Amino acid sequence: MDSPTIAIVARLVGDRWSMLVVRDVFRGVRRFDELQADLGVGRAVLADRLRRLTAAGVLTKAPYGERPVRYEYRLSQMGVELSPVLVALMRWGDRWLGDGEPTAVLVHAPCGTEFEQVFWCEVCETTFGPAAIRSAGQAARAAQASRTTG
Amino acid sequence: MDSPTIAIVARLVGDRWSMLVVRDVFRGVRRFDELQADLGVGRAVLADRLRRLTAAGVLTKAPYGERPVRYEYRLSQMGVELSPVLVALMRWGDRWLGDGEPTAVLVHAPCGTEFEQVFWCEVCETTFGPAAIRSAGQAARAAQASRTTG
DNA sequence: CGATTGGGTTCGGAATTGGAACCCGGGTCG
DNA sequence: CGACCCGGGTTCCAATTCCGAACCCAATCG
Repeated sequence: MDSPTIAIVARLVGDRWSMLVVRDVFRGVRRFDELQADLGVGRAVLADRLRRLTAAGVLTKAPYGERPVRYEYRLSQMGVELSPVLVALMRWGDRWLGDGEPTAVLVHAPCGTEFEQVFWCEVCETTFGPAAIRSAGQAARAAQASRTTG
Repeated sequence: MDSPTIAIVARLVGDRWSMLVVRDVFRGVRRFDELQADLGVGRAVLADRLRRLTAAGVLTKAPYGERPVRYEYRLSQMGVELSPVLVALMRWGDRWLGDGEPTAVLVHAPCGTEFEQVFWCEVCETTFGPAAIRSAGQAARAAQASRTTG
């Protein structure tokens, strides 16, 4: 095993709800009840996920309102940087499992147009897709030839 | 939930193992026992995940060997296109949960250099990060609030 | 005062997980 | 020809985790 990292990730977001919670917060759904209603998850599970994601540093719990102090959840920097994962997941889902309408329309803030998610090679100054990826470790290995079904 | 898409995705990848299985296959670990040893997952669970991923069309089961017909799992086109998700997940994990050494070094096949995963705006002809993302819905969120709940 | 809202906790049953053992069709060794 | 491995699973069980429903609490509204 190269590193436990992705396994930790799997532990963190590898359950039915964590990713959805993060996505919702990303979309602006920040309050417990909103989340609960939107996701349809049990309150106990939601509370647990929020706790875990907060403890892990993905979310932050911020008070809002005065007298009855209420809390809302926001993405930390760490959480914001999960967005490539979310975007990739949404795109993939829309492409392969979609019912036609996309899950969410995301745009480039400055200009308001939809954007793409790509791999970018600085040396070649070009964008490219999954097909042009190679694992550096695999390089020597003759194969790589039949990474796809072929 | 705006569309069932992401929920299906969550079902598919929202568990501890599916993603890891896909990652391993992506890395070239294709055989049942290899996967089992590498992941440390229970055989029953692994068998189930492979079955599900295959049924979902992410993996394909290909025979290899002659006399004792054995099978190996490969990524279908659909599976290959999950790579942005995997890459994003690895990058994020390496950055935020990493123990220093990256999970895997991925390079741009034609030139062999490491690449980045970015968002690309065709209009602006620029790459950008998570901070510049906006949900198209967010701006008009109040207006569409009733639509999304209904 | 009683109802309502936000934000949870508790509880018991259902589903998943993980580990170990077992099965099965082919080899291969001796 | 029998004993023993190997890949690729399945079965069984205990332990964990999940989930829905019900309950709790503090504050605010009417």
